[in-house]
Amino acid sequence: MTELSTRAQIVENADALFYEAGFEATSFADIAQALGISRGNFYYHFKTKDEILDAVIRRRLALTRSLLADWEAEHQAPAERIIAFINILIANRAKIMAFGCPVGTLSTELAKLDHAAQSRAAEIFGLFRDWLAGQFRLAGQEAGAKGVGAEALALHLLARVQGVAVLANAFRDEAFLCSEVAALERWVRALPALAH
Amino acid sequence: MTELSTRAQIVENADALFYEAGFEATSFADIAQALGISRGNFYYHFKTKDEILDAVIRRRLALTRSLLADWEAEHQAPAERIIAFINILIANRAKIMAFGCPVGTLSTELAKLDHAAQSRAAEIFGLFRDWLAGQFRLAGQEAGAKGVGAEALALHLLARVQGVAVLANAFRDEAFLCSEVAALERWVRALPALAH
DNA sequence: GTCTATAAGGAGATAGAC
DNA sequence: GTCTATCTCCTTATAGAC
Repeated sequence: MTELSTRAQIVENADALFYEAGFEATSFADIAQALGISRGNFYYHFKTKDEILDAVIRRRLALTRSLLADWEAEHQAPAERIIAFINILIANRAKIMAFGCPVGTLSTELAKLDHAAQSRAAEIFGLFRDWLAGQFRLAGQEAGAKGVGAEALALHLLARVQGVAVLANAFRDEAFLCSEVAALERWVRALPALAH
Repeated sequence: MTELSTRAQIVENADALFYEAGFEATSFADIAQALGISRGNFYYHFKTKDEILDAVIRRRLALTRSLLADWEAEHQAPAERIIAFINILIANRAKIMAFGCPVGTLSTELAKLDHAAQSRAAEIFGLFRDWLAGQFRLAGQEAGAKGVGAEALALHLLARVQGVAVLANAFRDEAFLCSEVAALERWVRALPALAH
C-alpha cells in the first residue's frame, strides 16, 4: 500500500466523481469534500477545473493502456482477447446501469459543452479501437484472411458495446445487458476470420 | 403559420438547448435570451427548471408518437417501417455528430444527475422499443413465424443505433455512421422473419 | 403577461497567514 | 502544502411595478 500524493488523490477522486455525477455537475467543493481537504489547497495543485479534467483523461488513457496490456498477457488467442473486452460490460454492469460507460458518457458530455478536451476524451475510444483492430487483424492473418476491415470491425464492436451501455443504463436492464454480451460473444466466435 | 404561445416557445427553445448544450448547462438566461423575453417573465410560466424539463419530455413523447404514426402511414411493410427508423441516423447525422442522440444523451445525463425525470426520459426509448417490437411481431406473423423475441429484437436495434450515435459523435465520423446504417439495413432485410 | 430589480446561494478562482 | 477568508460572477428564484 503506497501512500498517494494529494495530487494523485485529487485526480483519483475527480475521476470517480466525473464518472458518477458528470464533469460539469462536479464542483471543486465536491472533490475537496471527498478527500477531506480544503478548497484552497486545491488550487495549489490545479489552477483550473480544465487542468483537472486533463489529468483525469491522462489517467484514464494510462489505465486503459495497462488494461489492454493485461488482456494481451492473459489471453493468447485474439478471439479470447476480444471477448475479454466484451466482458467489461459484465464486470462493470452495476456501475454501467447506474452511470453508463465512463468513456462514452464523458465524450458525449464534452461534445455538448463544446469543450476543447472532447477530442482527447475520444482518444480513449481510439486506444480501444486500435487495439481491437490489431486483434481482428491478427485473427485474420492466422486464418489466412487478408485482414481487411479490421478497423471497421473494431468500430462496429465498440459501437455495439456503447449501445448496450446506453440502453442498459436507460432501463436499468441487467438481463438485456447479459443477453447482448452473449450475442456479442457468439458474433465474435462466428466471424470467419476468427474461426479456429 | 400559427403563432406559438410564450409557454410553447419556452418549451421549444428549452428542448433545443437541452439537446445541444445539455440540461444542466442550459440556464434560464440562455432560454430567455433565445426567445427574447426576460428572466422574470419566465417564472410566470414555469416555477422551476424541473417543470420545464417535464414539459420538454412531454413534448418529445408527443413528437415521437407522431413520428411513429407518420412512418406507419408512409410505409406498409414492417421491414420498410423499421428501415425508416434506422434512417433517422442519416437524416439527423449532422446534429448527431455534433450533439449525439437527443434521447440517449438526455437519459444518460439525467441518470448521472440522479434526477427523478430519468425514467420519464427513458419512456421515449420505450415508445420506440414498443413500436419496433410491434413491427418485428407483425413481420414475423406475415412470415408465419411465432413472433417470439420481437421485443429483444427491438432493444437490440435500439442499442445498435445508440452505439452508432455515440461513436459517430465521439469521432465526428460520418463515413462510419453511413456504413453502419447500411449494415443495419442489410441486417433487417436478412432477418428470417422479415423475408419477403 | 411582461417587465425591472433584487435576493440568496453556489460556482470557480485568488490572497495571504501558517 | 495546507489552511481560512474573500472576491467576483452566475445561478435559480422572488417581489412588485406596469
